[in-house]
Amino acid sequence: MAHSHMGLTQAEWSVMECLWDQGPLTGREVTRHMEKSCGWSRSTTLTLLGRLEAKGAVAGAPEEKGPKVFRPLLGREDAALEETRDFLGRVYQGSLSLMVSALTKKQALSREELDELYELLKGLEEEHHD
Amino acid sequence: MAHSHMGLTQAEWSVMECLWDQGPLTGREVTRHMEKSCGWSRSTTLTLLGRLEAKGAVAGAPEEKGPKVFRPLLGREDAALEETRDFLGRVYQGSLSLMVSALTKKQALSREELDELYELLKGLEEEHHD
DNA sequence: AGGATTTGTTTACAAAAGTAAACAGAAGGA
DNA sequence: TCCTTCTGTTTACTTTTGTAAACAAATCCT
Repeated sequence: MAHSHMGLTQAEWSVMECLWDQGPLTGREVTRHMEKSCGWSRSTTLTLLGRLEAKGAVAGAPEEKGPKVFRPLLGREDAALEETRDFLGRVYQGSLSLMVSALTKKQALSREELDELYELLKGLEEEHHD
Repeated sequence: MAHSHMGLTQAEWSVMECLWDQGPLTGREVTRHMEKSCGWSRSTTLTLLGRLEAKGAVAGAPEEKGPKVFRPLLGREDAALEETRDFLGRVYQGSLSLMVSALTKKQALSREELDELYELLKGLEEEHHD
């Protein structure tokens, strides 16, 4: 895929977030959403959409008769993965287990969160040995 | 503790990293290290140290007879924790298991990494039910 | 058609971050 | 002591991010 490695800024994440879970939207719809959720002005939202378009993270194409519709080109998973790699590398020498053990050491995980994770892992282990 | 919530920038992380694992260092030593590892000029390093001092993330105190010595005030663990909260919130709605499942879905974790994590979790579960 | 509304693009500007030169004071050596 | 070398502080300049006003083109109502 072409759009590897385009770090999204926080503000850009918000916009992507919106596009990711509300599907393709017109500028006005994104604007309305951002206004609600972040108090942004129309201009701000449109600027961000522009920057994302420039990066190739979203595509804005006009429909036949009607305003431009924006849709994400970069998938949430890909974006998340990239961000995650970056984060793990910077903060935990790239090691997920190091991260988890640091969190538990700091009691920064609830019992539920831990159990959930445990179940998840257990599932994966089984799946592996079948 | 006093120094909650001071987001470190990437460049600042590099400097902290150096101080965290090389213990207290003089400006010159940090400079030399940064020069090696990142190609920074003396000025750059010193500027960063200054900013970190301003934030209260490091303390620079002159020894009796001799140059200033810088030591971290903010602990690596605290910094990591904060960064982690921020990251998880932004990218995975705050959910660690969501992160892990996303990673596995993308096969972004090696068998070893997974096993290691599983063992870790298993240990924690047992510890809990004793 | 003519004015009001909506849409899309350009331009602007402040704050944060990255990078470093300049300069001033302390220290060492000849 | 005078000059050179450090050390520490100020100042500066660029890019990136956040935020938005201005302006221009398209559209819609009456």
